[in-house]
Amino acid sequence: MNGEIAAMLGELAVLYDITGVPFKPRAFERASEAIKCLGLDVRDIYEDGGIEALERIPGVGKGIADRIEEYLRKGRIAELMRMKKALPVDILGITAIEGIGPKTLATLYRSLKIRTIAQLEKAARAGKLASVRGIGVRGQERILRALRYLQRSGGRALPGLLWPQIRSVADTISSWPHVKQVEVVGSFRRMQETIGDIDLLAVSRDTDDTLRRFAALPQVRSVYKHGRHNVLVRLRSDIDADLWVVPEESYGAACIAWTGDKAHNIRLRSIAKKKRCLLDDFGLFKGTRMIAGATERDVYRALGMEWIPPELRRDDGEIEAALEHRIPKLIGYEDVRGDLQVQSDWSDGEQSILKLARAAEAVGLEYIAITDHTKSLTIAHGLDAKRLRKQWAEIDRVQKLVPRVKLLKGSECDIKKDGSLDLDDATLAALDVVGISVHSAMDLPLRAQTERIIRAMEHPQAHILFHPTGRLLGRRAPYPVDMRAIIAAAKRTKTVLEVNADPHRLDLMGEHVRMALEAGVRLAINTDAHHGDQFVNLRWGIGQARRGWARAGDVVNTRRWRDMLKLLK
DNA sequence: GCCGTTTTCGGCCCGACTGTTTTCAGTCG
Repeated sequence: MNGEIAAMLGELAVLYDITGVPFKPRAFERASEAIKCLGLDVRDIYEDGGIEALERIPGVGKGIADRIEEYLRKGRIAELMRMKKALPVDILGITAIEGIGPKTLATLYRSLKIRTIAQLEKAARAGKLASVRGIGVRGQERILRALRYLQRSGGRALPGLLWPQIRSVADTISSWPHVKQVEVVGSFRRMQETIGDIDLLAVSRDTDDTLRRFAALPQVRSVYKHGRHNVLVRLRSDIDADLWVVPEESYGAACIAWTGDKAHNIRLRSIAKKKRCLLDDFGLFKGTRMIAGATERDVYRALGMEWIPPELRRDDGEIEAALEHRIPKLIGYEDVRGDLQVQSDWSDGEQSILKLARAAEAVGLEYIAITDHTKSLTIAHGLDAKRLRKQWAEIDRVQKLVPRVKLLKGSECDIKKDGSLDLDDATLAALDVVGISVHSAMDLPLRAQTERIIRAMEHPQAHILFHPTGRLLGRRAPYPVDMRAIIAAAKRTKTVLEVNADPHRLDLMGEHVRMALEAGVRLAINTDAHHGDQFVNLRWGIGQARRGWARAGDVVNTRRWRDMLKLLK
């Protein structure tokens, strides 16, 4: 429901933009973003609290609340239908193409009757866009390039998969002469689930030299733009990378500007303006005098705020918290001591328990739980109680060989369609760590799916709900489930909720993490590793938890293993 | 249309880049 409503408000924003009316587009855009990121379902909010409750959503006032109510009651918004009649096109699809905004969208329809991405592509291939005012031959090429990119990658990449490459580029830049500092900024620094491009920022004593070297990197396939301060390239891995070189005294202000997000920057710049200052990419200025800019901390301090971790920057309460100096100390990237979801080659993992234990030791983990799948998941060669008991003997054997990593006996126990668990109670009771998860019947209706999962959580031996929504980024949507009810059940049954650190999952999502913590529910951050190389993925789960304002104390596996076990029911 | 350390009217971030622009409109982050 939230997705539909956010989409319609987004369409209205574009349509108002075309009419040229000031400020209204931005208001609809803001409301659309707010609803997209909302942890609760708009329909529930409306049914619980009526139109007044809708107006309490940030960015939603009387006008937009009325439109949401209209949609919830009648299934449509008359104003949107009317406006779309005049411009019956795939508004969000076409404006998602890099370089095409509201005005161009309207021009394309009026001059060439282009309604869909497919029609746009056809026209571009036929060379018809070149004659459209404001596009031209080069614009046509740019659009074709953007279309190819969208089709190949869905437009977004997973930061966890790009990390080795991003790090190698950043390390290379920092090794060059003249370069004093390098930072990966943009959505990557904010630990967003997906990123559209890679933004890099550097300080160099020789800008030209640094930019030339960047353009000549072996990872670079083509150079789009070589300007005086930046170079924009397409990497061989099919993602754009943009390097900006800024003066040292502007580094902090540039970091803030390029890290974003947009809404966060807008708030900061308004706050600066209220202090009769100007904040831009180069510094905070009073008249012509720069009063801050070299570091992020300087800029935030000059605005009367404490420094804000990048993961929180989205204008979702962090600015108010920073003004009142009550930003919590978030869980650190080194704070997780153990991993509570690891699959071995006893089910669908790729490595033996011994190899996993050695890999865990190598990355400094204090403990891991071996949590192979159970028998219902035949495709993964899941374990029954008999094989599980054999596995315990193997775990005991390996424990003697790798004494520095505590090996816990666990299971990723299937939740069956009726909410019962895939192992008998006696076996479950003998395990150290029982994770439960859904791998079948993912298309149950919302109510049935929610009840099924809650029934499983009520089992006295069900310690952790693994990957609670089942989504796979870019491949599978979350199954329909009432997260508010799941979170309430987690509190009631003392079930821990997992933040799965697999770059494809990142499940719970940030907003659900925040809801869970507000409800007093504990988290576990696990890699779901099927290979020892994947323990490093903890970083992505920790980033996700930080986006939900998690502190170390909220996460059970920041404890030593004995203390951690005491927190499981 | 939204919102309040300029609080119920009067503001709303800001600069860079691009194209065909001879002074500006559109897009982006």
